[in-house]
Amino acid sequence: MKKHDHTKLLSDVTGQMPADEELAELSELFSVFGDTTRIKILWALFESEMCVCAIAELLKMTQSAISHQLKLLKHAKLVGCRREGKTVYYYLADDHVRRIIDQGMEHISE
Amino acid sequence: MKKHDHTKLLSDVTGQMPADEELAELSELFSVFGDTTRIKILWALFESEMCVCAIAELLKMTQSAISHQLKLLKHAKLVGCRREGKTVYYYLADDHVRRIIDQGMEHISE
DNA sequence: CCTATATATGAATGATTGTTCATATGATAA
DNA sequence: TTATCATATGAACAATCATTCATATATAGG
Repeated sequence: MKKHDHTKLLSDVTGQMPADEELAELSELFSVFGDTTRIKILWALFESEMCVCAIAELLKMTQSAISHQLKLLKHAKLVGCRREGKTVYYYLADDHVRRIIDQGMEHISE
Repeated sequence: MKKHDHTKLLSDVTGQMPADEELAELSELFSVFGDTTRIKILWALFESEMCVCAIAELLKMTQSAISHQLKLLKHAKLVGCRREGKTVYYYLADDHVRRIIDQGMEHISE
């Protein structure tokens, strides 16, 4: 008996797929959401902008750990920051963050 | 000079945060989207349900690798499957998958 | 029964990643 | 300047994870 064939299906699907580079960017973005610490940071920023040491205190984690994660979040353009004297305040970059997290919450609460 | 104080802010924010368990579930969900192979599989299933070997052929990866990833996707309830003789067809579980990926795409294309 | 095809799975491995620790930079006040 | 607070960063380590390989299960046909 012949092997399973799906050349027709494959050519259809291939045409619809974005470039590898774009898909890699997309999965990298979701990776940033894929960590409890970062999710907590984002959720905290829903309420208001916060300085690094406040976030560290809130999550009961070291300032260093938070700083490293904020760097990732900033690189992914999910947060922005502004300096005021010694302290640096971080805030949500835009509404996509809320919407993405909302959709995620909808999925797990079923 | 005194140390920076933010007890007021912290109590406000703490009240709004979901339970740790829920946030862990959420980050686990996004972790599943945080891999190029799995994103490609989901995107392929946008078009139509597909059997394991068709997906493997499409992504030019081994059947084993795809099968392992499908297991993760199924566990996260992002895909479902049905058996028809020897072949098993996988399909998107619901519309949240599309919406989450759409929001992600919107964010990176700016 | 035996063979072939399709899929699943456990163990091993190499790569990635989150946190810690030590330290560096930046900013303010005395 | 010196001291202190706030933040950033590089290196190291432990833990997690995606793929491969070998093998097991499942279904169909002869």
